[in-house]
Amino acid sequence: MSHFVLIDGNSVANRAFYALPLLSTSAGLHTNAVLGFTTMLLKVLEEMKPTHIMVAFDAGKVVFRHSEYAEYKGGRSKTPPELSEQFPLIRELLDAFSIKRFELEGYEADDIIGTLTKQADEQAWKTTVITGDKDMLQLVSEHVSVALTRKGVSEIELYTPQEIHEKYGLKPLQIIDLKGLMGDSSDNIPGVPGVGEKTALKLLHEYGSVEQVLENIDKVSGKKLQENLRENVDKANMSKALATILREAPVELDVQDTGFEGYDGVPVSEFFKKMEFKSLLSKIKVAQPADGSGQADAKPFSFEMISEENKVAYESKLTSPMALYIEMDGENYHHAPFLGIGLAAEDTVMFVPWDVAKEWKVLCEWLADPAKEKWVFDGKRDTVGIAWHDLAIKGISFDVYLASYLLNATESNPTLDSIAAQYAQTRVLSDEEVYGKGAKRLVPEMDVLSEHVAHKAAAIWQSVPVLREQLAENEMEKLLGELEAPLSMVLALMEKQGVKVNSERLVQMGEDLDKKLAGLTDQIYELAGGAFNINSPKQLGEILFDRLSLPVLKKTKTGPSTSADVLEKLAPYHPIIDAILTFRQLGKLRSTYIEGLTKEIHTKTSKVHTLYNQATTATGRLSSTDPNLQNIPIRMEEGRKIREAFIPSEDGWYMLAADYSQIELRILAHISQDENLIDAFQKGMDIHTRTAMDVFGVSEEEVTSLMRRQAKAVNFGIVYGISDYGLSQNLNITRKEAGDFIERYFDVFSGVKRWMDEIVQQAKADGYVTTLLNRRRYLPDIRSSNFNLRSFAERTAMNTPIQGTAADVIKLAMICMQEAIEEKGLASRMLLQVHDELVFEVPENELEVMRKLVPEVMESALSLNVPLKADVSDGRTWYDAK
DNA sequence: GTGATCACGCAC
DNA sequence: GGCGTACGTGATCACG
Repeated sequence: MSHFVLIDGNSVANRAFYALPLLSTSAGLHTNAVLGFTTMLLKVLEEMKPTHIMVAFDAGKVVFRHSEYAEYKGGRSKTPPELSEQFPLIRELLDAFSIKRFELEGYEADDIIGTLTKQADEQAWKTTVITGDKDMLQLVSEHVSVALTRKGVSEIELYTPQEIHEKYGLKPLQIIDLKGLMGDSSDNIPGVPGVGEKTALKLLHEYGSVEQVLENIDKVSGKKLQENLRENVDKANMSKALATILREAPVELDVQDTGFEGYDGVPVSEFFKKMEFKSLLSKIKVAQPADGSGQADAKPFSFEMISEENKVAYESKLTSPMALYIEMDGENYHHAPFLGIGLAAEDTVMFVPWDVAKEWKVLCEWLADPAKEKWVFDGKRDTVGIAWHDLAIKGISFDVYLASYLLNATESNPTLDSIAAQYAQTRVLSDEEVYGKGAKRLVPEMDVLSEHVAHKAAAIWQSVPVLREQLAENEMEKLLGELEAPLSMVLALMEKQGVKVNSERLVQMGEDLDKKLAGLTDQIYELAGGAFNINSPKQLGEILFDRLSLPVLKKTKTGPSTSADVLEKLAPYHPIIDAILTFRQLGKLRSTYIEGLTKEIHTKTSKVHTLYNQATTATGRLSSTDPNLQNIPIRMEEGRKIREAFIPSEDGWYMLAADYSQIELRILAHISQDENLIDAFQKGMDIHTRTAMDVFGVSEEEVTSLMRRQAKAVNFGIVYGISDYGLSQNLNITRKEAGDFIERYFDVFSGVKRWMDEIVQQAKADGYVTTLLNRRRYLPDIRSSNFNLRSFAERTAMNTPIQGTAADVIKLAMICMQEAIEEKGLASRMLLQVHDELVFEVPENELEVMRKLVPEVMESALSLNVPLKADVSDGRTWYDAK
């Protein structure tokens, strides 16, 4: 039987481009859209076994719809050059596969496909359209299916009339009416204001078409909705016209000419070599039979449901390695109830409900056996979660969560459904699809739940080999195996251990704050001449700028700014300002740190158990949530007092804190090789004073405190990727003055300047930058023609190697530190990491050892050409460890 | 009521 | 038009 496949070339290329990191060949040729397109194509050839295939592209500038609606496509940003340059490569790809491609001056790919499917339909050909554009669903008919690419391009979702009916309750042609009512911002189709998908579907279920809806406006429920429809009759009609795909384009192509009988492996592998698609090369068969005889279709998904009764029969299936996924009800694994366990290997997929799992001795022993290799998604979550059930997991040998983060750190917090879509054949539903979200979240019935979890385990199993291959290509195996993976187990211990909080102390501080805030509130109302919500920037703005007529110094999108830096400048004008600043400061302490922290104290342990996120930041730093223990106040004394509430969990113990001194500037000295900066650190000088001496050309004694403060700001700016504007804001000086400072800095530290220029050039060539340990960050905007986007990417190119390497270093130190504690049999425990600081709780008899050991380990974590320095201190509370 | 977004402020 | 990386809170607004 014949099967005609039509591919919407522009749509698929676009999807691929935005879904994949901006890969490039060693020659600097961008290839991510080509790679995505190829992956999709191979999948289609294998799964659909087309006898006829064709790819349609947009052509020419004048799209016939323009004459009807001038703004059509106005909302679309111009195709980035990084993508445009890949279209010729995609054409080359299709030629290598001997696949026909087609374009028609003045017409979009949609219209060509619309016309061809009509022809195919008339001849009753089985036809499938591949696209990322939902509009195309209108082409679906008895003979024509539409396959939509999902998140990325590796997954496709097939729509027949049945599926459209199930999903929308509509006939395929009504998709046009749907768009007519709800519009489509990506195509700049306006639709009717206030009508989204929900409303549009409701109206269509009732009336059937845009025309019918408009004829029956009076019967429509909802006053506002009626009004919107009445006022936008023209818009609705025009939107419908815009969404309608032309099916009568002057296409001169005989479907019979698109015959496909498999591809020749030789030109294809030539092309792959040119593109440096190493992992795809192995998949190419030299002769590919078109009918797919002998090659069975992918097996339908199935899994075993384990119960009390049948579990014994599956004991032998607990093999090594095996994929493991623990399903929990909720994000916070310190509290989340367990629902069940999914397990998968080559020919087994199982789901074990938690009630069964926890009583299944053989499974629990398998989990705790370090010799049984487990492949997981977020092993820290599994490890900590199961520890709360007094069980253990050992032998985690691959974590797809961490691997996926390393491959693309910009897509923060990878989810298993997106990993599966990128690296596996099994489709995994997002948790939101299964559970619903927000208030409507609900644990589904067992049949839905078990299948979902089974899919997760299967997807982990399938992803591991692909991820391993890609890590190897990027030379990141060590970064994962020797840094991130071991670190995740150290973090697991720290999170489970938790930090003891003195809640009485917090309550007492809260009461003090309440009193002070009440007094300030009265004072502010008095000065303002009436009560208002001081916490509302809007209301505050009205008081300050309308009623009190203070000058507006800065504006936000929504009105005059009331931020602290503005208020400080307004302070001389009116006594209310100081009161507001104090109110803000104390209010922040009360809401975020007293109340916020108190909410997070675990009832069983009286401790806070934070969640360290190891896959969130673009630079490689950790982040901390629930509570965030990485932004506890320290700069202002009132806030710093919060730290008094963080205490050791054992009587008589101490808190010990150690922080790296100037780690980022030391790293800059190392990677830039700037002689002056290296000299400063080797002599052990105060770096800001030294900077002031060099920039202002004075001796050490002549450096005033203002000079040092300014030099310090310049150093910060250097680390963050400097701009004259940013520095001027920070120092409250003019842009010109800031520019002069920077120029003088670069005169003295010319090695830094050289490195900054080089790293930007390198980023432009590669499309990414790396840290010392080969962590990678892609910078898709580095060659953008938009000045802002490009400047931002350039600053990022300068900042990420510095900040990211600092993150690498402290992560190494943490692993070494935990090893040292275990090796020496110390009772001390690592509790917190705050980017350049580690906090421990230490029994009195280990104080001396730890005071020496911690800085030693931190300073020797990585050897640079300047020394690393760590300062240590201790006390009864975190506050006292200063 | 719920959810998303904004302004603001805290840390390194 | 703008210095890097995070997260949490309260206000506000759109939505149902």
